Amino acid sequence: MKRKITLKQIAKELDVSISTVSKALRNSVEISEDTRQKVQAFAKLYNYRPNNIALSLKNRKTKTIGIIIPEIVHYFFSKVITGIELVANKRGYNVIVGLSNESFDKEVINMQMLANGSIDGFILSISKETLQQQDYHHFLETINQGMPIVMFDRVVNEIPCDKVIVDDVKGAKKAVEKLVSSGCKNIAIITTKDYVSVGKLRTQGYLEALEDHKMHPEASMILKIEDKLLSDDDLDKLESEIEQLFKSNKSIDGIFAVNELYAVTAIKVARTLGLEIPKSLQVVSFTDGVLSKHSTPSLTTVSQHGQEIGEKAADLLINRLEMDEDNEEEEETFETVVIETNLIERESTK
Amino acid sequence: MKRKITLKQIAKELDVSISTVSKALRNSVEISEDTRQKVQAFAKLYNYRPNNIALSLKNRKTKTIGIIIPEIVHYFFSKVITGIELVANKRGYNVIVGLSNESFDKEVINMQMLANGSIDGFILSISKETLQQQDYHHFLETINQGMPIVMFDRVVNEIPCDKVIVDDVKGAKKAVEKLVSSGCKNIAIITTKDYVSVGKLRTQGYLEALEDHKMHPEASMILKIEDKLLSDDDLDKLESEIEQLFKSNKSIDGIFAVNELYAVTAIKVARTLGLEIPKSLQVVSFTDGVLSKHSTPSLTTVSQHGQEIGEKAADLLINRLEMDEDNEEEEETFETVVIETNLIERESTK
DNA sequence: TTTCAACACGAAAACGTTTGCGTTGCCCAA
DNA sequence: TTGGGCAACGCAAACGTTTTCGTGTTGAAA
Repeated sequence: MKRKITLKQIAKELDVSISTVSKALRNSVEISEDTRQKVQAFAKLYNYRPNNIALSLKNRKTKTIGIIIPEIVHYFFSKVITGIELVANKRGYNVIVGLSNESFDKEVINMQMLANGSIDGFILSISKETLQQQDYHHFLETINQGMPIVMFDRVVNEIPCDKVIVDDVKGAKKAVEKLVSSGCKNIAIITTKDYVSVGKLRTQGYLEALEDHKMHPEASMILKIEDKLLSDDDLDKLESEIEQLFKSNKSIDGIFAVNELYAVTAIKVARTLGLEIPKSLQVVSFTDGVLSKHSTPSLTTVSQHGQEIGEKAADLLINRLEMDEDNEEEEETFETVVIETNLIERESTK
Repeated sequence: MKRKITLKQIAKELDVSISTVSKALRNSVEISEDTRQKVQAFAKLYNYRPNNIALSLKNRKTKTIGIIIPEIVHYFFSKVITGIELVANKRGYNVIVGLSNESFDKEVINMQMLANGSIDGFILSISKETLQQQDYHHFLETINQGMPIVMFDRVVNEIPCDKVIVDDVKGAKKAVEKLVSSGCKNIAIITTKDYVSVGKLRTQGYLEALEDHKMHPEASMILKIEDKLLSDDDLDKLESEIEQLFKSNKSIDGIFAVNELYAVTAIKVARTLGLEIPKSLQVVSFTDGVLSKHSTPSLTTVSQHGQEIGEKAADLLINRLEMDEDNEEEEETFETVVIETNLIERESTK
């Protein structure tokens, strides 16, 4: 077992100084053609690669970006990571991930673990607990220490950073309008409690769409789910709440669900109640994930383009990291990029 | 914007030496109670945290582990990551991920990016292309450089490292036996080409189970899919191949699919051909993912316990990392841990 | 023969830590 | 008065790089 070789060892073997080796490898003109050849050959033979940690220390930048997301077993988030990793790698960066598990404490801990030099900047989506507590000091502190953050999907305005979001309101309107134009007269929504920013916005889009069409939203048609992490118990609860929704509103002929799981669960429940999809009930969901594509019937959904969001977020972050080098102190101005959603029509609507 | 504070700055402010500060913070007895208090107060005030990179360089260990997986938008792999991250964090490690995208080149590049000091060890699952080419030099080289690897799920025997796998043969047998005991007489398998190690093993389990029950496997009942990354075109191809399978074997009453997607696609195709699930066709799949749980009918599946695999892999790796410290040169002996699968019965079987 | 540039290379600092050891200053015993 | 010992602290090396600034040697011009 040969340990990784260092400049020092090469220098010793070849009886030159460390600096000579370093320069030779970087093709400095200071070094004679002869020694350059010799050093490079030797380095190649022993498969020399500069130690990343040493470089990070010297350059005061690690070329890695930290991702903090609530969970990873989740189509949208993993798509985003794919996008981040794609452009990060292309631009010479690595990606280190931390999971908050929707917990405030884990979010804070994770950020502290990474903010001590391990990374150059963050890309993150806020945990539900943090959104609920509205405690954002950890974000503000890391920004204050000169470490840029890019937020995506679940964002809050009061934090000075770049953001990448989808237009949830508009996307929800598209969904509801599809239902309207397909003949639905009584459209219900299955959404989350309001502290989840995207849930709130999608609810808002639902309401706006209804009003645009002179349809009056009724409180009883709005089902707000308290969704923590989905355990099996929660699933049962979800089903019974949805069943309640159908039973107390017999006239429902359209459902807008803010995520796939709510949609397939609604379909499942509806079927046990004798409703046919899409004949007597049409369904549109948010997030074009694996369930939408492959369940039966396949779901008409609003696609969020998670990968694109990730790519954009990474580009924004890296741009800012590499801009800082040049003009350190131009006044900072932050960008909020909106990724367009689009409706993908499948079998759950007419 | 205040940059992160360092020992040097604290030392300067307090007019002591760097070493005094360092020792004071670590509660060394060399330092008087007085200065200790003073330094610690100051450090707390300015929220001092030791720079991770500097520590990594000094200690020659980074306390981060590298994960290389084929893709992340994948229930099983993301479950594994969850498990890894869980125990890694608990034991003070970070996790940095690279995606090979099932490509040999990206796998190699990614490993090189990380093997230069950024991490202490790898946890990985081999890409399909690598399995196909059977070129494992990059694994052997990093192991030779003293960097331990733990492989999971897709492994090859010839590499000296710890491994965490499920018993694919046994799991497949469980699946097929369930079909047999539920009355299936003609069981087909939808699997991958043989170079995918887990596909091959599951096929083997299928064959063994049939033989155990004196049922004679026919070549026409074995559909081996060439599965690259799933694009929409591939999905069409998959459907038509499955349709072909049904049409040329009218007697099929049971399907064992080596992954969820094959299973739901088979069900979809079967339905268009007028088959009822589970009445006239029963289906069992591998991987207990989101499709199995939430599609209709829900799928009877063999659960792989991805999170457990991840947890075990992380424990193995960290154990080895921290063992190395003590007894550097005991002869190395590697472990292969088998995580038990279990069959989860749902609606797609009787 | 002297001088000076070009050439080829080495020394050392710096990035931020930790730690073994040397160095003070002081007190007390001999 | 001397010396020993202890308490409290600083120096410097080390981790592996890169880079600035010397420094020595050569050859050629004056």
